[in-house]
Amino acid sequence: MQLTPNLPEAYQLLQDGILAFARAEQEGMRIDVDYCVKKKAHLDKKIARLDRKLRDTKFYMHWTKVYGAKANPDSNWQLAHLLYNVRKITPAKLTPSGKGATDDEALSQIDIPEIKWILEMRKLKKVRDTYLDAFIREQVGGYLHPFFNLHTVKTFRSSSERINFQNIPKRDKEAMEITRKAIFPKPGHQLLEIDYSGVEVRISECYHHDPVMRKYIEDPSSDMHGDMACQIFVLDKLDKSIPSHKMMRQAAKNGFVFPQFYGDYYVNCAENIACKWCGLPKGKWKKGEGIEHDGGYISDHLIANKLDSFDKFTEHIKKIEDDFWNRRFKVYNRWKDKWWEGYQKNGYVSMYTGFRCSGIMRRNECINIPIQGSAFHCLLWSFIQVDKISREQNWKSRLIGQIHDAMVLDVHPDELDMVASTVHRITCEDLPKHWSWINVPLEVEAEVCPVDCSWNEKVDYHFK
DNA sequence: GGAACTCGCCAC
DNA sequence: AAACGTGGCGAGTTCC
Repeated sequence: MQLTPNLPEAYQLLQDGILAFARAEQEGMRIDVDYCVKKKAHLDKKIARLDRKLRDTKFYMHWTKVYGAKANPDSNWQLAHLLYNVRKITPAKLTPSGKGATDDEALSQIDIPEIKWILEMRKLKKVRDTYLDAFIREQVGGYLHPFFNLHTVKTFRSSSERINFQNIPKRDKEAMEITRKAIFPKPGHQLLEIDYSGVEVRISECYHHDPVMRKYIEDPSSDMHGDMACQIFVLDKLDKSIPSHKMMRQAAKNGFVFPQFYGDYYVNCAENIACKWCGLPKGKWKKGEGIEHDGGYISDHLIANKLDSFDKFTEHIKKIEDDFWNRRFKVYNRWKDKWWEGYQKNGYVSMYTGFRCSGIMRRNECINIPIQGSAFHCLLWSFIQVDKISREQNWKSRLIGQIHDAMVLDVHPDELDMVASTVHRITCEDLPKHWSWINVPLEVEAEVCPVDCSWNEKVDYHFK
């Protein structure tokens, strides 16, 4: 079961990778410092307004009565004490150390207007302090030079710091706009981002060789997340033009399929899907609850299909989990058991890319490490080749960053199509030739910003 | 006054 | 049998 580690090859990959990353770091990315300063001042005002509004309430008067001059709306410790000890509210969830949680999920369930303002302030402060502040602090002559590390992660993925280029907001529209409007290409250039689609899922197939997974990867008319959405929400077929169906597919993907691949189990998945994605409560369900669906509500649909309570839904997800691993992906499931056995016997796991990981691991870790690592190494190898060619051929375009399965380039407009097709060839053709263990097709998607426009202006790029 | 910790939150 | 994988970073708090 175990692969043979190839440490010289692994070493060489890191060695070449570090040098390619160093060149991207040196290149840097342009940043609009004036914009950051202005936007920061704007956020300061917004936050100050919320802060004044909060301090002017009975809720906060009470806070100062308890804490005096030390009262601080940023202190979650104080907030937890006030809510869960003084006011005796039952916390909706606990932190890992067993105290009442004060995160977004827990606080959203408390019906006090001041709490909503605190959450709003948190969001604005996150953008201001973690991103805009860091952009201003770390820039040199209007350029950011984020570092990309290859020595910090136990799966042999990369990390990034000063600034962390790998966690700039993308899901929250407002946060995305504010932060990405600061990042620009060099004058006259444009930003191009090319990412591998579903690369971890594809690379996982190289380890477990599950035929059903293989079909999902190879057959463009198949849709794993859509199939799971139908099973979870008891639908005959998915119609992507219906908004609630689109949400259901998202819920299946992010609330079931991915968590299951990372080693989560049905209890968490059921709660996630029912409460977070559908807006349904924990107990018995009534008609007219949760998000809208089919002219009515999601609870109407689920009740009509005999799922009339959270507990019944959890049992339903349990059956789906059982079906997922023991019927649909049974070969993958057997591989997980064998892989875990192999680790327990040998004390290490190896990757196709030559790396050996040893040390104490939990089951999920030991299974996820080789997949996460070698999926990243696909990007790393491609990054190294693109860097090499860009220098050999004297491109005006350069690599400037990387986000696990995506590379970001600063491109001269005259070279856009040439660069994109070169990257396409390297990522999808050269790589599988270089590593013969890649027995699945690889695909990339690209997005490009207009000339002199910020990273917020990305539009789909179609390969010529 | 700094190190180490917890908590929360951003990304893949 | 066990129960979500990998990071960085800011603010608050605690410890020395």
